Amino acid sequence: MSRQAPTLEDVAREAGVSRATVSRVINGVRNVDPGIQEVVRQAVERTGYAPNRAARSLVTRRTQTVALIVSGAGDTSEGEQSAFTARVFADPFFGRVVAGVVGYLRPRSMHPLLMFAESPEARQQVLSDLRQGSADGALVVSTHADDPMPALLADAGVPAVLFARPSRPVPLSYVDLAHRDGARQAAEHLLKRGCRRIVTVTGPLGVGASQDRLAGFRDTMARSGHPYVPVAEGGFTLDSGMAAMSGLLAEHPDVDGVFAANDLMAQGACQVLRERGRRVPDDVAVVGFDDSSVAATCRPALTTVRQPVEEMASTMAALLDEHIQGLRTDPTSVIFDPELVVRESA
Amino acid sequence: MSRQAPTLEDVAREAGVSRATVSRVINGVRNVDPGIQEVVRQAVERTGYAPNRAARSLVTRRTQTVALIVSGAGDTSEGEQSAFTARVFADPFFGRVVAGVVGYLRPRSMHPLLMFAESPEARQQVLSDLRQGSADGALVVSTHADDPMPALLADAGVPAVLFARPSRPVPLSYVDLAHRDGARQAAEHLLKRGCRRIVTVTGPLGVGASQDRLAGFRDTMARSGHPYVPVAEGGFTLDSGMAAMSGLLAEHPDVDGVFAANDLMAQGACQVLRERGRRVPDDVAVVGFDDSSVAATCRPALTTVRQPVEEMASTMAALLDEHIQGLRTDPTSVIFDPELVVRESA
DNA sequence: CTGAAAGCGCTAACAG
DNA sequence: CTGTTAGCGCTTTCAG
Repeated sequence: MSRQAPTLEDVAREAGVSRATVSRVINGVRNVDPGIQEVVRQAVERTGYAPNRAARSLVTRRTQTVALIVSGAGDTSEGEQSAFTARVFADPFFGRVVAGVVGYLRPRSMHPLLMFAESPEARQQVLSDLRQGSADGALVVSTHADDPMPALLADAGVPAVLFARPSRPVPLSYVDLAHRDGARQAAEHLLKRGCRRIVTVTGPLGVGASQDRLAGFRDTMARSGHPYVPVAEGGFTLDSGMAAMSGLLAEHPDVDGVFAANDLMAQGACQVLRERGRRVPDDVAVVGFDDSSVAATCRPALTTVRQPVEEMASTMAALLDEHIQGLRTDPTSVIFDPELVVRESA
Repeated sequence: MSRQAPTLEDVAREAGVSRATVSRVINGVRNVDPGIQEVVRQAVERTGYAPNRAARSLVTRRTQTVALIVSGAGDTSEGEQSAFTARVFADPFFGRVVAGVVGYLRPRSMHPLLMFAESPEARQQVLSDLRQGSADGALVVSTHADDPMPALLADAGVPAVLFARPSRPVPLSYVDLAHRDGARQAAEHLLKRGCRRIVTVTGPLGVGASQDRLAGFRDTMARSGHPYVPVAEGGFTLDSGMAAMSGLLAEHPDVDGVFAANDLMAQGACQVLRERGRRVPDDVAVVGFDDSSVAATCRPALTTVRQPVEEMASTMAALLDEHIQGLRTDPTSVIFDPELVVRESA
């Protein structure tokens, strides 16, 4: 980045061949004499050549970059970007998404470009950036069920894949989890354990996953003769889990089982229960959701429903790649199966 | 992204002017007749033109993108990228960094390109990507004091700015906090409160900030006649904070003050203390560090030393921008002042 | 199997 | 104030 970077021309001169040949060697195109290939490789080495991305992009029409869009609902006012960002990252879930995405992209020397779409202005920005060719496609993680971003992307013809099914049909591929099935497993585990006075702490009900987990849980409970399940809504945070549990405990002091819609809230519930003199799992069994990193490390270790976030995220990236390359044209969906992980809390 | 995107040529034809003129209007260069300006603007509107980023980059030699490098020590084995990523994002600190960075970049229509440098291979990848011109410069957040990435970047001549002073001198600008001073404030607050049996939970001692906070705390304590302060090392996580506090409590049951090197650990300490029947702050006062989002929301609300992470991060981005634009050539450093925020825990 | 030549879409002198 | 003219560095036909 200091002195003038060597170009293909320089390497070609050094190797005594044409630019085209050097280009072929670098891009691994066959039909190049092995001897010349070696000569070129050495010339590249000597000159310290690195292909210029912009020039390459200009002709290939590909940036080797995908946008990772973190998208909120339409009502966040401008200027709250900072708070929005902080909130998103506070959830261990997002880190796992990034890990999965990078796991797929990196071996292919692609990178995620971070974008936030928490307001109408921000969404237009994102759209405009994408149409300028800042990225070859977009991976969208929405924090709300009624996020307008997916539809905007679809209308703009930008290749995009979503994490989680959009609330309204949008012609885009997505990956998701069988949330209801996961909630069913949690309910069955609690029931099998002998719990009879079961309550649940849901995630924010504006999120599809929260709704599905609650629905799946209620269904299973109802089928087992428990038509009524006390519910408290949380916000997927530790504190909200504590608050929700406090409320439930006040109204139902005899509770003996809790299903929390994510691990952070389950952890919060455990803490409140212990503060109020309940032993977990002896007096009250607690089941979480996600199997995030805290689940295994907190005390007591959380029994939870595993969501393979990393795998889902890397699949999301793989799908996008297929769309970008034109290998896949019609939207598809890949639904992952949750799995109960039994530890100490239930 | 579906049909052929319109080019400058198309807009020029539509407006009945030359490409150059359109370019001038779009880039806001003066010396263009207001009337023509309007005509061009309309032509842009009609054609739905969006400048091609690759083409522009090729000539301006600028991508409007900066790499946000999360960098670990040299010993992480390949394949652990996923765990590394998850760990990094689990810390609320990182979200604040991103928020600050984006806060600076977005108004300038720039974006952060996420890169991880947790192994030697990954570092070479990052370096190679940067030399290809994937980004105009790099913002580096290291998880360890002896991170080799800064030096590699400096050697490669890549414009870069660091978050936190590197352990060995590297000719790069950086932003940092006066950690020792923050720790001093924490110590003074505890002492002023009347605490006499004070312990501290440090961050991982491989991190410069942890070392500085510990040193500053010890210094102040020593000057106040407390030559010995029991120490337990934590890992900046809630669990590690709980574990550290448990250990300290076992050996020093009469503790009446705790300084934890970040809020997460302070929160963990509070929980352990309450579980063991200590009231916070009545029996034991607890001071955290960072003033991250949990500090205000957890119970009891944490008295803590505020680190203005967002501001530091956006300053870091601003410095990088100056370096990229050539407005600044020599490395500089900006040190921020911490500030004690008194809430409930101490 | 290799080279010559034609752009990709844009900016930036340089004339006028 | 506007148009003409060169490229930026690379890939990719198309000849040979």
